[in-house]
Amino acid sequence: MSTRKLNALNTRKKILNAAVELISANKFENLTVDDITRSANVAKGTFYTYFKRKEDVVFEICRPLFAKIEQRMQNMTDKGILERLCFYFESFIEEVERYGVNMCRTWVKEVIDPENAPKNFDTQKLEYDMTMLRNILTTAVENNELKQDTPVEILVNIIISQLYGMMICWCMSDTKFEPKEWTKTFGEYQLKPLLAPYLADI
Amino acid sequence: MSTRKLNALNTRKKILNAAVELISANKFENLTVDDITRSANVAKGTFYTYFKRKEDVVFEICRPLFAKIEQRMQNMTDKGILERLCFYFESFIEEVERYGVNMCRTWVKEVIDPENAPKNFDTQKLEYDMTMLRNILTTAVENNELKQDTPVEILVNIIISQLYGMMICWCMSDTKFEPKEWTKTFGEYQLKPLLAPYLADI
Amino acid sequence: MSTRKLNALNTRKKILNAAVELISANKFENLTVDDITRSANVAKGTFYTYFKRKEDVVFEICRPLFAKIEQRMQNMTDKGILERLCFYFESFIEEVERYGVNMCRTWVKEVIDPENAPKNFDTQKLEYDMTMLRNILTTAVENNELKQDTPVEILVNIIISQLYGMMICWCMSDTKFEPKEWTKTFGEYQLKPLLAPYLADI
Amino acid sequence: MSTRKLNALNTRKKILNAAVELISANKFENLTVDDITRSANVAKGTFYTYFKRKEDVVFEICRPLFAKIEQRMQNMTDKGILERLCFYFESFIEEVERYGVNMCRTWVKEVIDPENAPKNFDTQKLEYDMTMLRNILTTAVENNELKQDTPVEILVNIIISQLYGMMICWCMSDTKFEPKEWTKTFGEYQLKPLLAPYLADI
DNA sequence: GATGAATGAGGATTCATTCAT
DNA sequence: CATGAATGAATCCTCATTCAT
Repeated sequence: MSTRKLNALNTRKKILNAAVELISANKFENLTVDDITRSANVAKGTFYTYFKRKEDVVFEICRPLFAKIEQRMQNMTDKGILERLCFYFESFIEEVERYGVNMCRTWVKEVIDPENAPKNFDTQKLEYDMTMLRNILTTAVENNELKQDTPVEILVNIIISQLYGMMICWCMSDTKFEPKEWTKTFGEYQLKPLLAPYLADI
Repeated sequence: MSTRKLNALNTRKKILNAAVELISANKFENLTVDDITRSANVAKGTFYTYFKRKEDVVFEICRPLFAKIEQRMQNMTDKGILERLCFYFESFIEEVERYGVNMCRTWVKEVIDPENAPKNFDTQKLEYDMTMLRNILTTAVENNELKQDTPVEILVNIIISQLYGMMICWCMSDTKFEPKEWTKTFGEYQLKPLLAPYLADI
Repeated sequence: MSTRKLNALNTRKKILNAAVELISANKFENLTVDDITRSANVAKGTFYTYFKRKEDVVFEICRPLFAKIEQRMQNMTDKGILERLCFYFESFIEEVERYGVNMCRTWVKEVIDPENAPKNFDTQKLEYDMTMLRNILTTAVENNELKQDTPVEILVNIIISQLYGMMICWCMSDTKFEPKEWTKTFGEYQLKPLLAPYLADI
Repeated sequence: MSTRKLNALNTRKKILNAAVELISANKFENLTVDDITRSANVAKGTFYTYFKRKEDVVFEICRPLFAKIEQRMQNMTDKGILERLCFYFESFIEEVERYGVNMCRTWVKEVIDPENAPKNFDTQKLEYDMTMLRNILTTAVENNELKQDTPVEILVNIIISQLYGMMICWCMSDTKFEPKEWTKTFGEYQLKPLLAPYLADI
């Protein structure tokens, strides 16, 4: 890779890092491009060399984070359905917590804005996550881990809203609600009884 | 009540109604005080006779809505715990849906902003809702509807994040995710297995 | 006087007192009619029963204060010119200090604004004060206390700018510059040498 | 210096010039940022590229003006104390008059506002000017131009309030009180008798 | 690619003042 | 006289984005 290309990549990373730092630290409502570039030690205009709109930076920060979850799921093909779902849940929460509650808030704010939709694919995150869950469950049905009459769509709905619900509860409280603690009980109290009727008898 | 007082009340209502209409109709990000007052047919300054900050209007719209749920719960004391929880869930969703998805988005945006916290009590909504749920469950334990070893706190967490999760899924999709439809299956598929282990034997 | 008239006078006084208190306490830039009426426990509109413009209140507060100086001078006709001038100076400063430095600041701000001129006579305060000083000196010349060739106009200028200058220095510092302390040395160090050449030989 | 930097400097100057012009011309109370930028032919936001707050522009206008006085004093080291003080006084008044009475009013308004204090050093102008005067007098004492027992602090107070007093008298009258005329007599009638007792015998 | 000066739309909020009750 | 709801002008300042260098 050329030096120029490498420099460019580095500049991009500096901006992204600065944004992460600022958002994590404290800025929720009023993070400006100026804040970011000043903190990244680059000129204001440089931001627009790498990002079309100010908002995109949040998605760029979160993209690799979500990609990691998918990757991790690859290594779980040999595990049981319950374990796989728990792992998905835990991975998700772990990644969401990585950058702190303010990043989560910022992301939520972007993601619920329908105006953002046409401009970037992340607003289809919900659908994407649902598809992922659906795949896990469908595969389990096909493998006869779950019964043929498993109400996949309904279970997807339940699990996905549980997942997103925890994020919101976290955003709304940031002290009372500890997602990490939460997930520990999820499998036992929520997932097990939910799937119990559909687990194939062995 | 004097005519003046009545007029004042009416003006306030006009502003609130205009805001509801505008938010419901389309405005998510960029609803301005100007829009509201123009639509309400009052002077711009009049807005500030009734509301301290632009943001307060959302909370004022939602306050009676949330109050209604509490009221409704009073009439359910003779019903079983499962029924009561379902009813709470349905009431909640029904009220949230009343003003449409954009109101829900606006509310979420306010409620996740920690800066809003000190200024109004609605940001403790989460805690308030959890307390309500906790009461319902605790009463059931005391009534021996639920076993003594029911993990109340965990169930509260599960149910509350389910509730809020549905709101977010709705905000993120507004076509795919129909909360009303959703709630119909909630009792059967989610709540029943969740509580099953703790229902007292009769 | 009728009860009504008395009540009215009382209301007026309440407003004036509230304004004095607020200005003295802290408000310099942003004292509003609302602040005043709320503090005076009357309705906002009541303010305008007694004062045409918000600004007038400062002048109304200061008017009696300045009137007192004139009155006091009446009792000094038997004193020598140096003593009379010192007394004038001291009275002036004493009154100016009565309501504190913020009142002084407020008054200065009004008084240097030429837009205020046509609306009220206090902006001719400078001319009025100069006339007063001129009278004191002219009388002294007529009495042969001062020589016939005393440059009255020049002395008036010197003394009046000294007087106003101290007010400004006070406004600009409010800790370093203590007008009261100041006046003690005024007679000895400033006034005596200034008049010395013109004092009639006896 | 790069063309860009030069352009920027020019833009700043355009804004400053426009402000001077508008203030000098007529605006006292209601000069807006809009007025300034429109008159300077730049966008409104450009103002804030160069000045943090609207108020700062007055101080920026006056800064070089006050700096000049200090510079000029350097060339007076060989003159006598009376002459030096007269020169200081005249320079001061000359600079103050340069931009007209409305600039002086605007400056006074800023300078007496204690809220402005923390934000910029000009509000310590009084102290700064007093230090300057004190230096002039102290040097004279050290040079044996003035007697050892000269009450320096008192003289500083007298002279500085004279100086500022003239500014206020000017602001309050703008026709009656001509600072320039005034200063001509200052040395003869005010300063000479004031210092006379302390001039060292030669 | 990087810069940073210039843009200007955009929106919240304040408050003196009026006037019908 | 007292009230206080209604007014709406008045203005500040922010900030994402562009573009010439």
